[in-house]
Parts: sequence; C-alpha cells; structure tokens
Amino acid sequence: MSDYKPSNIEPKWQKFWIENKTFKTDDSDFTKPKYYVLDMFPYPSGQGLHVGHPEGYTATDIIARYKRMNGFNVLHPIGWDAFGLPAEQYAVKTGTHPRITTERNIARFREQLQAIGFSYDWDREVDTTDPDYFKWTQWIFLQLYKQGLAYEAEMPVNWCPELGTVLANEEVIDGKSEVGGFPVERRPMRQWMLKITAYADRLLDDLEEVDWPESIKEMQRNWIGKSEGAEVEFRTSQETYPQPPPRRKGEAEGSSLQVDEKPGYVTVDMKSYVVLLEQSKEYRNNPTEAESVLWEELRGKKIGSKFRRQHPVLNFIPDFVCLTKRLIIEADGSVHDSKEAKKYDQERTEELKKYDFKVLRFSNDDIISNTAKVVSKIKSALNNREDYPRLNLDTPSFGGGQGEVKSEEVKSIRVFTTRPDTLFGATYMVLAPEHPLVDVLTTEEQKHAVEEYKKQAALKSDLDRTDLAKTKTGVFIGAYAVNPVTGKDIPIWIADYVMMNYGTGAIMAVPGHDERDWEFAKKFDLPIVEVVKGGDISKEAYTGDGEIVNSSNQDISIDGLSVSDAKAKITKWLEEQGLGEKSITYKLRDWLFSRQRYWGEPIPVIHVDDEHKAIPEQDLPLTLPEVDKYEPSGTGESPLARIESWLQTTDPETGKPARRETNTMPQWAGSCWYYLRYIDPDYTEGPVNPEKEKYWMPVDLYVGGAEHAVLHLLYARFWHKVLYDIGVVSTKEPFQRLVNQGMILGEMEYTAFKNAEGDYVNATERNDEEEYIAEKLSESGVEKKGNHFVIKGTETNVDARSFKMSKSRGNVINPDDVIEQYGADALRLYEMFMGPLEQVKPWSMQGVDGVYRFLGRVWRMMIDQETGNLNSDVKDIPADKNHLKVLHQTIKKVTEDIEGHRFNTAISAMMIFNNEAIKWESKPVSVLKTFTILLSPFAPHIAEELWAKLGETDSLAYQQWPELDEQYLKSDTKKYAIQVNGKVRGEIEVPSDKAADKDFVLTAAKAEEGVKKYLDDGNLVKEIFVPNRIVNLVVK
RNA sequence: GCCGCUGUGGUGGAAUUGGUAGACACGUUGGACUUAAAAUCCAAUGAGACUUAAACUCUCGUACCGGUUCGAGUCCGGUCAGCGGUACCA
Repeated sequence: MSDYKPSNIEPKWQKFWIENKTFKTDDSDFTKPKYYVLDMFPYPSGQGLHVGHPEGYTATDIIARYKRMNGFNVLHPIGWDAFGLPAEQYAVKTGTHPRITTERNIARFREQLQAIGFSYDWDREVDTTDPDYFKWTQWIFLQLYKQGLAYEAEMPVNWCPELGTVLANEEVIDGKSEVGGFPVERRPMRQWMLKITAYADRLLDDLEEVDWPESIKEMQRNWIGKSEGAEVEFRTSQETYPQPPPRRKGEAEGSSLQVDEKPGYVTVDMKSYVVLLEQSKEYRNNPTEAESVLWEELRGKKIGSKFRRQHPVLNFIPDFVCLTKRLIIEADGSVHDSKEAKKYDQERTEELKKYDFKVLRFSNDDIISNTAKVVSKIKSALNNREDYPRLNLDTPSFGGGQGEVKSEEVKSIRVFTTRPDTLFGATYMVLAPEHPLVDVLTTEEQKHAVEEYKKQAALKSDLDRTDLAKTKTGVFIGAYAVNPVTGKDIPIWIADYVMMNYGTGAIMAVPGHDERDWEFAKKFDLPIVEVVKGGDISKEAYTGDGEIVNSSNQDISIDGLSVSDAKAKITKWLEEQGLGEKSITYKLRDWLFSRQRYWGEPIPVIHVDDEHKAIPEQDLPLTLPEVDKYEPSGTGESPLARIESWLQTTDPETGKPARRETNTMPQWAGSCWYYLRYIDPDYTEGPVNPEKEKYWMPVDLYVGGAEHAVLHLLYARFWHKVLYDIGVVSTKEPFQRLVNQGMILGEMEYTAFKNAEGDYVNATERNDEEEYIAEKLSESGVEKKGNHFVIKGTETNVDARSFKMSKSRGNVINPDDVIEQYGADALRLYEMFMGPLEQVKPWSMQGVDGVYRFLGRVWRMMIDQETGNLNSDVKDIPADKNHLKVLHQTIKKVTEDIEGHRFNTAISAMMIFNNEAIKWESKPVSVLKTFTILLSPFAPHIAEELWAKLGETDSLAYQQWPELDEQYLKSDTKKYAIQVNGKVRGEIEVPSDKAADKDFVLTAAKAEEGVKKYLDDGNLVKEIFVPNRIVNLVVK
C-alpha cells in the first residue's frame, strides 16, 4: 500500500534540505536581482508555536520559494528575539538561569519550524541574547548616545512593586501589569530616554514612501500626533494680583532640577519684559551676517535640538538659545555687542549659571569662515548636556520655571492651541492641576479648594482614568488672565481634562468651539461666545469651518475670514506683537529605554563623578554577570546592582572609580535592527557589512501581526533613520512593503444561555445585570433562522461566534497535533486556504481535512496505490490542446495570485486543475511535472516526492517557474450572456473571431430562444454591446 | 466619542476597470464500493413558486434604507452591527 502518508515523506525531505543546505543564500553574486522576505522576529516562548505563527511564515515561505524559482537571489532568514520578561520571571520563580530557559525554548521553536518545512537559511539564525549580537545593539546605543539622542531623566514611570520593575505604558492595562495583573503606580525614577521625538517629522513624512497598509500608516500618524497651531501668551490680570506663593520646596515633579538647591529669583518684570521683547524684535530684524549664517545651521532642529533666535531668557536676550539644553550661543561682535550690551551680558552670566545655563561664545569671523567647526562644537556641547525640563523656562516672564518663584514676577501663562482663530472666543483659561504656576497664582481664598482638587487629581491618575465618567471637574484658582485680543479678564481654572504632558499644560478655553470647553463652561456657568458662524452654540460647541465673527479690536480684525485664513492672519499678528508664535506639538513622547531587569542588554555606560559616560566601543560587548538571584534589588534597580564586582569599575580614560549603569534595555532594542544582522550575521567590523547592506536593503516584504503596527515598527524606523544619518545603512526606510496577517480565531462556538430559573433565554436579550448559565452546543444542535442561530426546533437564539484562542477557553490549536494528524503540507495549505492573509478568520479542523484530501487526490492522480510507482496512465506523451489549456489556466492563476498574495485562490486553482486532470485517460508527464512545480511553494514535501517519482533526481527548489503561454488559453468560441433589461435571459456561443463583431453578436443574441419572446412583447429601445463581455437589450 | 476596517448560502470564502452572484472547499443529503464501517468515487445542494415527475420557466436574494446606471456585491448618501486602534491631545 502506498497511500499518501505525510509522515513517510516529510521528515525525509526536511532532513535533505538541512543536510544539503538547499536554502543557503548565496550572496556572492550581486548581479542577480535580490529579494529580501522577512518574518517578524518571534519571541521563543515556552508554549512553543501557535497556529498564528505559521500563517505569516507560510506566506513568506511561498513567496521565497516562488522568487527562487524565478531567478531571484532570496534572503529568507529567521532568528530569536529572546530577551524579555517571561524567561526572567521563570528565573525568579525557579532559579533557572534565563539563558537555559531561552536555549531550550529556541531549540523547540527551531524544531517546530523545521517540521513545517520552511526554507530558511539556517546559517543566518540570530539570537538577541548572544553577546556577538548584542554587542552591536550596545554599539548602536552608543551611537545614539553620541548623537545626543540618549539622555537620562527623572521620569514618572509605571512602577510595579510586585514585579519589581518599571513597565512600559503598553505593558500596563487598566492600571494593572499586563503580565500577572499586579497593581502599578507612578513613581519618578532615573531613566534612560531615547529622543525619538527629534525624528517625529521624518517618521511622519517618510510614511509616504513605503508600501504599507493604509490603516497601519494611519495608526502611526495618530501615534505621532502632529498638531500645528500656535503658542499664545496670556498676561495675568493686574487687578487680581495673585497672593504670595504658597509653594513648598522640592515639589517639582518630573524634573531633574533639584529645586531646593536653587536660590531662584528672577528679576524680569512686566516693564522690562516689554522692553526686552521690543529689543529682541529689533535684533531679529537686523541680524549680522554671522548670525544669519549660524541661524541657517541651527534653525528647524537641524542639529537635533531646537534653537530660538533672540529669545528672551530671564531678562537677557541671547543670540541663540536651546531651552531644553539650557545652552546659549553668542556671536561676539554682533549688533548688541556694544559696550553697554557687553556689560549687560557679563552681568547676567553669573545669574544664568544659577539656572544651569551654559554660554558658548564664538567670534563672527569663526562663524563665517569655520561654520562647520562651530556647528560641531555646538553639537558636542549639546550632547554633553542633559535635558532640562522645558516647563515655562522659555517664558521668562514666568520666572524660573521650577525654581522658587515670587508672585510679582508671574506675569503670563503660555498656552498651546490649534485654533488661534478662536482667540476672541477664549472666555476662560484652564491649567493642568500639576502646572507649576498653579501654586503661584492661587489666591488665599481658593487655596484650600485647589489643594483638595490637586490631591484628587493626583489620585485619579493612579486609578483607571479611562473608565471614569466624562463629567468635567475643576476649580477656580482665584486669579485672572487677560485675553490679549479682547482685553477682558478671564478666570483661570484648573481641571484634569488638561494634561500637563501635552502642549504647555495650559489651554485657552473656547467653549463656543471646543466640545470639552463647552461642557466645562456649561457645568460651571462660564460665558460662551460665538466667533465662528455655522452652528448653534447654545446647544453644542461648533467645531466646523465657517465665517469668523465677533473677532476684532482696534489693532486687528479677522472677521469675515474662513477658519484657515483667520489662523494664518492672527498667528502672524501674534508673532508681530510678540504675544505668541507658530508652534507644532506632538503626542509622541520620548522612548523610555530603561528596564530594571536582568535579562536584557546592559546599557554600556558608566557613572563617574556623577556624570555619565559611554564605555569605549572596543570594550563591547558588555556582558551580563552571573547573579545569585534574579529578583530586582529592593531599591527598584535591576539585580545587577547587587553584583559589586561587576558594578564597581574604573573609568578607562581617567582611572577614576566608576559605577556601571544597572539599567538594561527593553525588549524592543534587539528587534529594532535584527533585519540588518541577517544580512551578514558574522560580520565583525560593524552591525552590518556595508556592501552587502547596499545589495539587500530594503526588506522587500515584511509579514507579521498587526500587534506590532505601532511600537515595533516605529522604534525600528527610528533606529534605522539614525543609522542612516550616520552612514551605516543606505536606505531611509527599512521595510518597503508590509503585510499584516489576520489573527486566527478558535473554532466557531455555539452558546445557549439559561437564566437563574434554568429557562433558556435568547442570547440577544441578555442584559448586564443578570447572570446566565452558558451552555455549549454542537453544530448539529443548532440551526439558522433569520439572522440568528437557534436551538434546533425552537425559537431561542444562541450566540454563534469564534473567539480568540486562549488557554483558558481551551480552544488553542497546537500545530504539532495538526502535523501529526495531517502533515506539514496540509497545515501549510490550510493556513493559506482559510481565506485572505490579512483577514481575521476562524480555524476549522474540517477545513484541514479538506486540503488534506486534496493532497491525497493529487497523490493518487500520479501514484499507484498498490505499487507506489507512477500510475499506468501517467505517460511520456505529448500534451494535447486541452491538457495545455487547463495547465496554462492554472499557471496564469497561480502566478498572478502568488504575486498578489491571494494564496487561497491560488490553491483553489490547483484544486480545479486536479479535478480536471484526474479525469484524463492518459496524463502527460510533462504536464504533471509543471503542475508539481506550481504546487511546490505551497506543499514542498509532497512536491519534492512527486518530482522524484516523476523521474527527476534534483531537488525542485531551484527549478524554473513555468511560463505562461497565452496561446493555449484561446478558445474557438466565446460565450455571451444576453441580458434583457439587465437580467440574464439567455446565452449564446459565437466563434472567437466574430466575438468583437457587434452586428454579428447582436443578431445572434436577438435570435436566441429565451430572448426572442421579450423582444416580441416590447419595443427594443437600446442595445448595449460590450465586446467579449455582455449584451444587454433594453425593451419597453 | 473619534479614526480605520469588515458585513455575500448552513460554514470558510470566490467574483479583473460596474457586466451571468455563490468559483473552490467544508458540511448536509442521496447513491456506488464493502458482510459492515472507514477511506474512496459519483450526484444534488441560496430561498421560494410552478409541475404527477422531469426538463423548462419565473420571483426573491450580497446587513438595512435610498440614489446613480442599460446594468450595482462592486460607485454615491444615510442607518445598523461586528472587529481593531485610540482617548479629555487643546
């Protein structure tokens, strides 16, 4: 007996491929066209493969095999994203070194993948936990560090006491840890941050260049969240001068500034500020040549940090200032380098130092003749400086930001708005409860209420905020600001609907044209003014476009303009008045890059004299020491902090004692660049061999789950762009084409429900209050009635749906079981046959059975059941017209469908071929061979076996893909459907050479039996003839 | 709430630029083979009407309502449902 039995053939071919290195990529020949097809980096979990994995992997494998047969040099690698929490937690629990767990899991994954027959080049396997790999992860980190893109900051982080670690936002779900469900609290900690925000614009703009699903691009755009608008200054009202500051020392949050250490006084008052602004305007309008030259180099964040020109800082106007770095650049010999100005500058230098400002001076000559050198000096100065909190420091009239602030100095509040056109409609102002000016501005009478509210708001942020009711809350702080265009006093409130970490932490509230402001104004009875026509602001906020009204004063009017024209005009005016400026804000935050864990890449930094310093590149990799316990240290630091011998080191430059960084990198780090390492995994001179990189990049096709749509892809793009900037890679974007596979759900489940009394109730009539007993029904226990399934023979409808596979539901399908029962080829085929790759679809074991039977039929078409040799009707005879027609139809369909990733219909085309061919009395060997090649990317094992049985001795992995010959598709006749009034009433068959002959076809159509009677009954008023398609006769 | 995607037989799904809706497969039913079962093979299978029966024919039918068109699963407007993302983002 030689029936189709996968277990007889699959292991044999898997062994053959591995032993012969059949799929080893030969990348010595760069003249061949290349194709880089990549699967998303798997995490080798202890559970082994899930049927979701092979879905994408089979798709890429089909493409890889297909491309090889089309003469492409194919790079199709796999590896392991093996650092991460699960192995570490297992280590905490059992004391097993995570390396051991990881190795075991990798071995299992590798075995499972090989049992499905994927054509990976196994010589390129990479593993993020391998020191030869993470050496380069660390190297890339150092490049980021040198570019000033890595910095330390005290950040409020998600601290999970139970896990003893900080979690990323995405690892916190509903205020609990994603792993384990433990409570999470906010706690400020020293953290490494990566400045992805510096790349926000490029990450946004370059999305245009890649061929990705629109939905993914949109998600990335939303995540980056670019908003264009304006920052506007609101002076505080003179009449309602705030009371002396109730501020306590050391209260500043999210800041690395030690508040109590700063004496912090600021001498800017309103008068001098106005003078300053005027001066600065003047200077800006009369720049020296040197200033202009330098400004061209610094503007628009060209060197990574934002510089402002002639921007008042304290009561002093530097030529250029970077506020986040507190770095001031002076061009000596400029307009304001008069004697008085120079003296003025020197006087301020000391004071600036108190605020951690550093001043760099360059001569005008240097700037003009040695621009590059000057710029590089500025760059390195920037890199050596940490990020200072931006809060209000850029507004000198605030005073010293986080420093102790005297009330008299607080003169204005800066807001960010995307709707400067509605400025005339701003009737109140709202600060975030955490806003540093709140304490300063709050009046004595309101102090108690404000403190209460702040306390509540702080608590709230720890709770699950999303679920809280949308009703607005807030407190008036007693102070007023002046609307700069209406001149009216407007009250200042605090409310938790304003977030400290977006924009400036303060808003101008325009209740007429913002839904949140409208709700707030209604609740607290604040005035609502219409400034854009088009809605009814007594009923709801109007946020649409329209004519601007009620928006003029002596100096400016925007009445009558459209929203967008008004935005432009008012913004320009504000800039001229020094009251504001165009501003762009992003939702994207810098990337929190530290984890307090053992099982991750150590961050290659040492701390000397309270300064951080990169370790020399030649000392990489910095490996993990052995530890006795994997629990984090009690302080929240990683277990590395307990290993004194590792922790204490010396600075190789100065010989001073140094302490190693104890934070490790997050799991995203290793997966940010793995696609580069595959190109030359053993390269020792850098992360990637530049010559090979130029040949292989970008990735032509990247397939994976949509769960990585935002973070992984954004982070990887960010790193890639940094590597591009420093010349390591040659492409702006790493992944040219991206496809997201849809999730595979469990089998369809039918569930009936009983109420507490034990009576069946309709599934659709359940409500949230009552409890029900769920009862699982088999498919035969239900039937469809109308739109619902009901319990057979009743009217009681049931719930019919598929669920996400999960252990607890017990609907997980293990690929090993499928392979054991049906074989790897059937698994592959079914994964593809289920439906379109991108779509979510339920699993069905009967479906697997179906494709398995198809493979059996293919087998029996060629192989004699008794002898195991070819069937006697498989003959070496020339193929006739019909054979070739069926074959070439299949070639056409399968080829087009693979190119279009429509694997399900490609398979159905092969089924159609088989259904036809199996009926042929004698079957030409040549036709069957060609069909076997078509089948091979989908079901490679059976294809190799049949290929051998058909008399070939080579593997078919590199056979030429069959070429379509259109001439075989032509037929002698052409069928036409004949419609009368759009309904098909008959069908005619005409000779092919007459098919485009309108008169001939119409005459034949009118003579057709079924059509004739309609023509007799009415008048033919119109004839539609679409050549080779259809005839439609309109009869009245 | 907002953004995006998807709604086609009992089920998974097909259907080029608008041109014969339901390919292919599962399931079901009937039949062949078998002592029997499994496997395999053959046939039927959207719902309904007409007919002794068969053939034929007709009506309805792609979530719902409406529109454009000779013709709509496909295009447009509106509604509903499901899935994914996101959330006081100013």
